[in-house]
Amino acid sequence: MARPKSAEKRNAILDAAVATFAARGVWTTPTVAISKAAGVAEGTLFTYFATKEVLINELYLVLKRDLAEAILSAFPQTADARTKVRHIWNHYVRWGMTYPEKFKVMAQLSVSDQVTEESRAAGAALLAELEKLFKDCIKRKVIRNYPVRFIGAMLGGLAETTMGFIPQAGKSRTDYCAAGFDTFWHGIVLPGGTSRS
Amino acid sequence: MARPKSAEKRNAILDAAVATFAARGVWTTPTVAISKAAGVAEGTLFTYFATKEVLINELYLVLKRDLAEAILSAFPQTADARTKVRHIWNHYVRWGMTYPEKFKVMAQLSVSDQVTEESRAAGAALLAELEKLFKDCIKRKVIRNYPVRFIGAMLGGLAETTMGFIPQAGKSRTDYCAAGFDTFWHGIVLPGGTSRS
Amino acid sequence: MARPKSAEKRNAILDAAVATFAARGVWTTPTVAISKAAGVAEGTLFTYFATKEVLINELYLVLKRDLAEAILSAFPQTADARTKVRHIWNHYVRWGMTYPEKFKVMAQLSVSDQVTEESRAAGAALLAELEKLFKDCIKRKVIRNYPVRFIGAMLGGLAETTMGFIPQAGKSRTDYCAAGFDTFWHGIVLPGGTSRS
Amino acid sequence: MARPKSAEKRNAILDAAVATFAARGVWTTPTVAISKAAGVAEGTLFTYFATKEVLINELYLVLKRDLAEAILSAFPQTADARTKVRHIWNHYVRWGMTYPEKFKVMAQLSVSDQVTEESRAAGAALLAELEKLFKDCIKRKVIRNYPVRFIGAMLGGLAETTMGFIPQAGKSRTDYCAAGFDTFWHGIVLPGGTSRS
DNA sequence: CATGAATGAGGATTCATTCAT
DNA sequence: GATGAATGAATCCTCATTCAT
Repeated sequence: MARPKSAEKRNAILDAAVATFAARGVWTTPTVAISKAAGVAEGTLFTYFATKEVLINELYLVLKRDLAEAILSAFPQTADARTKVRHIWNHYVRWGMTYPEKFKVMAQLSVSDQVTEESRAAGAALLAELEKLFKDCIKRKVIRNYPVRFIGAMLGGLAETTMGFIPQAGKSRTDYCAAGFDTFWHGIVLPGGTSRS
Repeated sequence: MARPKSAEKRNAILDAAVATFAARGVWTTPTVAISKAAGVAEGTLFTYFATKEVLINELYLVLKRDLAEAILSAFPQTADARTKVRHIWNHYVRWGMTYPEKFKVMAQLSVSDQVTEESRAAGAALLAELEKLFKDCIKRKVIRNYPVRFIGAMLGGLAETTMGFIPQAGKSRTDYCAAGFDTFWHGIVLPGGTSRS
Repeated sequence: MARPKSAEKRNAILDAAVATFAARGVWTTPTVAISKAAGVAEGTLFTYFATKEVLINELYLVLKRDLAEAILSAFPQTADARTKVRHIWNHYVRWGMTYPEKFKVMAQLSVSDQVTEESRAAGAALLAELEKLFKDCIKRKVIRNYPVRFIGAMLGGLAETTMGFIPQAGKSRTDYCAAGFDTFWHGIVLPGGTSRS
Repeated sequence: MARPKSAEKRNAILDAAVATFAARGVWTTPTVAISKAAGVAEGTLFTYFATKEVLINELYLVLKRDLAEAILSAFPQTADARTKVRHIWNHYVRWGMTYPEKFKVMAQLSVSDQVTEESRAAGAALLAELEKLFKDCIKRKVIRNYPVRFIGAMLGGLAETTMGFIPQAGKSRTDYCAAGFDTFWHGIVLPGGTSRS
């Protein structure tokens, strides 16, 4: 089968896309900048991704998958609810801080019209585990009874806000990660529930 | 000759920019689409805004100003803290629902590299009033002692998440506006404060 | 109305298209070669012709019109049938010999898939006069009763064949123009008709 | 190693070239479309034909050979002149109607700059037999004394015009094949010759 | 020899901006 | 100042050809 398409090269392109998109903005980065950063020829990019739009959608999913993995890995299945949610939160924030470029690109892609509904749905599906967690919490009256997708979105929104502040944390000595989580947790927890603050 | 004659034309361009940016995406909209939508000639746009980047930054500020006005108008100066914050929240969400195009464009501009730090700072300044409110709440031990800018950002993040859900509210019968606010308020309020839930 | 679109520039582009198409082939000529030859900027070509395909179709019509004019100008309305047909023939051949580039380009466009049926129909309409002539000849029993469009096409085909030989005429001393016409005329004339050979 | 192994594969490529060229136009068909249609790999095409240009020239010759074979097969060596010419004519037209794709491709190749003089000369040589026939006719005063190559070209031109009309024959009930031949024959025959109309 | 991934020059078209009218 | 034609760099993508497997 001649030279098989190399996953390595495909990843190089995706990685390069993250780097260049973060540096120059998703919409102002030409495909040639990506291929150059990936160390492949201009045309090679198109043997792996038919169009720039396809690349963008695939990248969106790759990032979502990366994030989902980060959040759900080492998940403390047996811990109490608050610990579980805190685990999610911590890994979310840590992911954003560890990969600020991925985080920045995700933010741009999230509001982009180029990311199709299909891609968004596929991305959301990756966080089904998270929604299961909230569903369970609701059933056990630990947190308020809101649609789990809404709760997940609020967690995401707050976490992203939080990540935006952490780089400047030095100035104010605030532990933004903890503050953000507390806000979220107090926001959704039911008074008299099993969890401590 | 800082400002050319027709403020009317200038506004037409800004309005057209909102409409076309919302419809086609900020980065995929050519200037000619804006000028056409505004009913002016291609070149005219550039007598009001030296470059596309200038237009984008001005638009960002115009939207921020619009939002600030919406939030702070009819502000209940004498009400209790919770009522005041709720007023902010309600008007924020209402603004987003009333002008979904403005909201969408704001979301894209917020993550854009084209919007300068200067513009962002100027935009933030418009919400100084809001920060004053939170500062006062903190002093009076109504809410937790977090940096006021962080609190404001969390409000913004949650409100935006909320707005994203309202259009689908029909399905779940959830009052997302109330749910979002409650989450925020419980998140920041100090137990034993003056405010009721 | 600012700078109005100049017919002069439009013609320069069409002329340049003929020259470059003839020199390099219709399909192997990049648009930039045309614009350069026309002395206009790359983009200017596209303000006059939306796409290369449009340019090609317009060029086809311009050439057809040019040919029709050449053929029908100074048409001897009162002459006998043979003289009239000979006039057509002579001017057809002369056109091809005077503008070998136009002739060559026409030949390529005629077999091209890019020239739409619409363009072809419009081109054919220009030669309606010619068909009227043949119709009249038929009615007056001067020539054989074939569909006039077929007769016209045969004239065209033979004339083109003839033009292809004229450049080499020096070698054989043959008067190809006369030989071609005689072949055509003997081919269609009815024996015993009014016309001499 | 002038010729690679599989003549079968070589033919598959040539056949595929005819089909795709006819469908999409010689100049707008990429080589990959041909190889795909031929059921071979992209690169394989280039082991049989060094470049696209070579393929085109070889194809030109193959088609000419095919046509020559069609015309000259079953040639009535002992018949009278008119019958012989009619045989040529009939088989020419029949070939074009039987293989419209080949016909269409030939038409495009004939006006192409990519087909070299060498190829054209080689193609013309295949019709030497035809020219011998005309030479003989001239010697025997059956037809007019024009250069035989010119006569052959006129036959070709008229036959091609004729083929263009046959598909629409239904409408006019004209027997274009006969009409075309008659025009040609009357065009070249000498009055008082041995042949009947 | 067959395969199809890799290459990168080239091509049609777009678009922010300038400038003649 | 308003207009919109003119500009040409920049962009996405194609495609003939090469070459590793």
